[in-house]
Order: sequence, then C-alpha cells, then structure tokens
Amino acid sequence: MLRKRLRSRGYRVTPQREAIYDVLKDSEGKPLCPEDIYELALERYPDLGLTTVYRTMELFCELGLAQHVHLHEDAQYYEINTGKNHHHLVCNSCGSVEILEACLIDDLKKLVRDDSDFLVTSHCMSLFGYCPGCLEGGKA
Amino acid sequence: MLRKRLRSRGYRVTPQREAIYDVLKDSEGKPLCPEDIYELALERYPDLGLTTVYRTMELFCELGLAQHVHLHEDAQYYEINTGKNHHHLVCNSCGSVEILEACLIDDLKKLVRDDSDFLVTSHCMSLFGYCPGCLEGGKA
DNA sequence: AATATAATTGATAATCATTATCGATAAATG
DNA sequence: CATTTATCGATAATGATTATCAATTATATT
Repeated sequence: MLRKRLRSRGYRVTPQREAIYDVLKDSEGKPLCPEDIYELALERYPDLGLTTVYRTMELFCELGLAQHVHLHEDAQYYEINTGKNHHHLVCNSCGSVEILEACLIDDLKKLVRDDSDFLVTSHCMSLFGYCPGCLEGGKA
Repeated sequence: MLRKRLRSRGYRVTPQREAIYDVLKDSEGKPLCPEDIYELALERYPDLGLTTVYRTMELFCELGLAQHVHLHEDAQYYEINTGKNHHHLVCNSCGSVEILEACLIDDLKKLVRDDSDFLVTSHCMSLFGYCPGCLEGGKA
C-alpha cells in the first residue's frame, strides 16, 4: 500500500517513511501529534529526525494515506456567540468563509447523549473545499 | 449584555473589553483571528495591546460571549486514513479520545452539494466535553 | 469626592511548535 | 557499479502565543 502509493507518484520508499507509516497503522483510532509519532517511530528507526516526521506527515496527507484530526478546543479564530449554531465552508484557494445555517451538531449531540455517557460541552466543525468563484476561475 | 455578563462574574468593565466586544458584534458571521481583532479594535481604542486581545478573547469564551471557530485544515494531530469517517469525543479534563463511529458528515456534504456550488474536499469535526470517568470522579 | 485595593493593562522577554536552510546521505535508474 | 537527485538530519530562523512585572485604573469604601 505505502510502497505502491509512493512509487506511483514518483516518491521514494525510505525506511523512515515505512517506520512512520507502521506507527500510524498500529495506532489506528488513536490520533497522534508529530511528537508522538516521532517518539514511536524512533523505536523502529533510531536515527529518525523530527523534521522528517513533519515532512512525511504532510506528504502522507497529500497522498491520502493519513488525515488531520482536530483535537483542540482552542483555535485561532473567534466569533461572537449568538447562541445559534452554524457551520463554515472554507475555501482552500481564496480563504473565503461561507456560512452554512444548517447544522447537524444538535442531531449529533442528541446521538451522543443517547448512546454514551459523554457530556458534550462544545464542538469544532468546518468543511473545507473550493468556493464557486475559485472553481469557476480555475484557481482550484 | 457585556457589562452585565462581566459584572455578574466579578470582572471589571474596561474600555478595552468594550472595544473588543464591539468589534466582534460588528463582525458577526465573519470569524476573526487575534491579529484581526487587534487591528479593528485599535480604531476604537488606540492604546490597546495585542496581549490584551489574547487575554480578553480567552475570557469572552469562558463567559460564553464568544466562541472558537476552526478555519484551518491543518491540525497538529494525525491518524491513518481508513476511508471511513468517524468523529472524536475529546475529554476536556483527562484528554482521552473516544471514537464515535456514527458520522453525519456525509449527510452534511450531500446537503452542501444540493444547496450550493461549494465543493467539499475535507472537513474537521470533533466534540469536546467530559468523558464518563471524569464526570464520575468529579474532575469535570 | 477622595482614597484604598486589587484587577487589568501594555511593553518586553520567554517559550514552543513549526518551517527553512543546507551539506551529507542513500534510493532509484541504467 | 556509477550517476543522479530525492531525501535526510542538524541547525537556525520564524512566528504565534504566553509569562512577567511595573504602571494604571475600575470599583468599593470612606
């Protein structure tokens, strides 16, 4: 899987990339930060550098081998709390933000309330992609 | 609203806090980063310091006057991409992460596809709160 | 209205995660 | 096996956020 994916795009197969990929595979369902990945991968490839972890994760995400997970309640953007929920459509190209009034968070919260004992106090939710303008202009 | 909310919790009403709150109110629907807020608030209170913006936004979030918005696709946590979506339940107290297999993202994507011309390529979605263990132990 | 007190502020320094640089190394190709 | 060039790791640089601390000022009290 890893070897094929890398080679098909012209990237090289290296022991560092294999070590990092194995760490991710073994941690399925448990999100890891770069430092976590670094420390686990060191056990498989002792000369690994932290820089390589950052570079490799960026590559893996681009190749669809890994994905980002948002685990912090803090984010560098703020807005006034009006009490009513909504989502944001964030354009990867121009950075524009569109408001999506429809909100599935309440459904999801209800689902969690019914199915588990976890108490939800807040959430983070955004959709990323390309806005109509960028799609049309071929910037995407 | 601002004055009442501050005083009811023993916080003081200052021109800096009023300036920042006014900026948020005037930017409803448009998420702002600390630097954005700082620059807009300077027009209302020219001696404002950036440090105060960070402190004030933290306070406003605690008071429920403002909320965080996630606008970046990059996050410092990663996991392997298995192709099937799921959400994360993140405990504010112990940091534990529970997997929620149910996923409403596909419904939401469909909704966006039907109602707008925005092309969704990825998303961020997590629920924050308190896990059963922390609720029970009174740590929450 | 004047005073006391303690919260709040802003300038500065410190921190910490992430990114850029660059010479050395090693994977792929023939 | 030799060549080419992607990849690597150590280090420095960056940039956003946080800690420090003396000065200021909102509030309660007199």
